[in-house]
Amino acid sequence: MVTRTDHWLEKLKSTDGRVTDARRAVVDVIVSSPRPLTPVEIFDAARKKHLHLGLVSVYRTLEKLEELRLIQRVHQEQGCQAFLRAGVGHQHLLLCERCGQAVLFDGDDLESLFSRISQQTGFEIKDHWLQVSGVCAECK
Amino acid sequence: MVTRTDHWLEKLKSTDGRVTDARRAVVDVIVSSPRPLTPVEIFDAARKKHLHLGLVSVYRTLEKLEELRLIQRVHQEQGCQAFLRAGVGHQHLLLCERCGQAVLFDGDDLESLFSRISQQTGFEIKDHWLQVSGVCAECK
DNA sequence: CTACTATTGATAATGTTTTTCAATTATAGG
DNA sequence: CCTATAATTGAAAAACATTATCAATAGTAG
Ligand SMILES: [Mn+2]
Ligand SMILES: [Mn+2]
Ligand SMILES: [Zn+2]
Ligand SMILES: [Zn+2]
Repeated sequence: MVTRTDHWLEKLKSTDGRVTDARRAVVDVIVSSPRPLTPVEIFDAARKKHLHLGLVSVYRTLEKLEELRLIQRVHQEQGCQAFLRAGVGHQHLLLCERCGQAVLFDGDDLESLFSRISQQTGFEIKDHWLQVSGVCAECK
Repeated sequence: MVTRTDHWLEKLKSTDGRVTDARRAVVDVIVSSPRPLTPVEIFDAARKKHLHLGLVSVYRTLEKLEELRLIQRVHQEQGCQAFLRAGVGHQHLLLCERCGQAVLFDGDDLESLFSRISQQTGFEIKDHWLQVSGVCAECK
């Protein structure tokens, strides 16, 4: 059975990267987390799998994974240094305010909003960024 | 003529705060900036008005102004430590990718999107966050 | 003018991310 | 399997960003 961890490591390998214990541990932690994690959180969790992992390697792996678009940075009030697996295609993030659980959704249609803003401001709209928060079914 | 700077300083005063040269300088810089600024950028600009301003006072003033909801933190790819005057009521941000100019717009209607997401995920939607970027009329 | 207390800036402390570097290790090719 | 090569590692130091401490200063009410 090919896990998502394996898939990510393959992606790394196919871009001149190597598969190491440090990376395996970091990827494993991110892949199996239902919520965004900070570098230190990832470090603490991954150290249980790879004892003398360095925090530097977490940062370096995050950088690689972000380049490969396998993870995304999550912006929150308390700070913006948390990372989460990336969605496929065009998706946005829905976060539970209580437990932090993240869900990716798609199918937003903002075109009419954008064309109106474009007319009013003279801007040519290139990109957008939407994040929704609330309380998940379990936390309600 | 009552400037926006004066208005902000009055707000500060009315919540047990004092009007000082340091604050006047910081507020002036933010109020007259068309784009989000980082603490250090604010520091550099404000120092021209108040020579021996300390960077600490910039941080402290930012904290106060954020509490009073006169400014908002702006999240961007390159980092999330930039601040901008806050909008009135429910508004969202439109940023120019070239010059950084910020425009606040309102009148987004995301209710139907939210009710659909809510049904699909079981979440109770509480809040959302939308930011749009593009190229402004001058930069086109 | 005075008393009171919020605010200041210098300094130190803390926290986060990046750089440097020599040692180690994954991997391709023989 | 062995070897050469270059990517990766972790320790340590450096760089950067933010926050806490504290004695001196200055805004404000009265
Ligand atoms: Mn979208
Ligand atoms: Mn809205
Ligand atoms: Zn929850
Ligand atoms: Zn522009």
